[in-house]
Amino acid sequence: MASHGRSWAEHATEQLTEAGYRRGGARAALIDLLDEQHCALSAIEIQDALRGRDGRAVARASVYRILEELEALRLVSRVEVGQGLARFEATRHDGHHHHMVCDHCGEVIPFEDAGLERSIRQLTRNVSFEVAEHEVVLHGACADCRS
Amino acid sequence: MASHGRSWAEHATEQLTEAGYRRGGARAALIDLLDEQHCALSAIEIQDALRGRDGRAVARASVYRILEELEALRLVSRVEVGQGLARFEATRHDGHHHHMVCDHCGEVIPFEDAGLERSIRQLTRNVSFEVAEHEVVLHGACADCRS
DNA sequence: ATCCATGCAAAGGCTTTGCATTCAA
DNA sequence: TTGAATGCAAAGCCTTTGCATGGAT
Repeated sequence: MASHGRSWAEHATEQLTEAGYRRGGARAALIDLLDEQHCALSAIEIQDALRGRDGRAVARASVYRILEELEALRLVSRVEVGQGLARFEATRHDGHHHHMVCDHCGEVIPFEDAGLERSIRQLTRNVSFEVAEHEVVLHGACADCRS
Repeated sequence: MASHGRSWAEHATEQLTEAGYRRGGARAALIDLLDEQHCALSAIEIQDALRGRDGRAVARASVYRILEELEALRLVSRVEVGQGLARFEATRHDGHHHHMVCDHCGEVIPFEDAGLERSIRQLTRNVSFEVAEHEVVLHGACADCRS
């Protein structure tokens, strides 16, 4: 997922430094993990992934605290797809996407659509509300479950 | 909110009967309450509203159970706007809308946009996913908080 | 040496579950 | 009379908070 020139992880680390945060092993590991993902993970999935990765066990509270910091800097986006838990993913300028949630198996599938973005951008200009972020969630049945 | 001919409440009650449910005071009160709303309420707001309304105290568990039944019959839509709680509203064909959430004061404001609906309807046809419902949430600052 | 970053455990808040009671059919 | 609808209380789960420890500067 790290691509051209500066990866999201590098960018995030830089932003954190500028914002006055010190370095930390847990945060660095979490950032690297998010940088490799192509879709949103829940806090628990993040904790499990980090434990399985390099044995770096990160406390649950730390996961939430770090995600909170990253979200405040707009480096991470919180995705609410229901199911009673929050998901998080790296905020990228390219590859901006939304999510489809299978109400049967719970799978979360990313998708992008230019027309949709256009509509949102346009309506955003006509509301007495300062829109900072938007989120679209499609509920239904995935290809596997509908058959 | 009850309008032309059959109100949502009447429709919902009928559907429940057809589905084999018996009548119940708590459910009837909850349905009447939802029928009067113009935007989504949380379970706790529903419970409080019912208590303040006609003294009809409905147990928290019953609120969730009834909402679950109504959602299963697609009579109620669950709205996830973050903040760690779910909101519910009557599913209506007219007046279909989405929500803007003020991240400062927490207010939830409904809005509708034909262009947006069109985009969603269209993209819905091009995915290998059976879309049953969609939800759009705009995050940002409301008119009061941005000033 | 300072003070943030992190871990651990306890507390919180929303939601669900189990069981007894009430009420519709 | 039978079984669903409801209330109450306890349990569950995700998330947040408090405090002590470890680590970066």
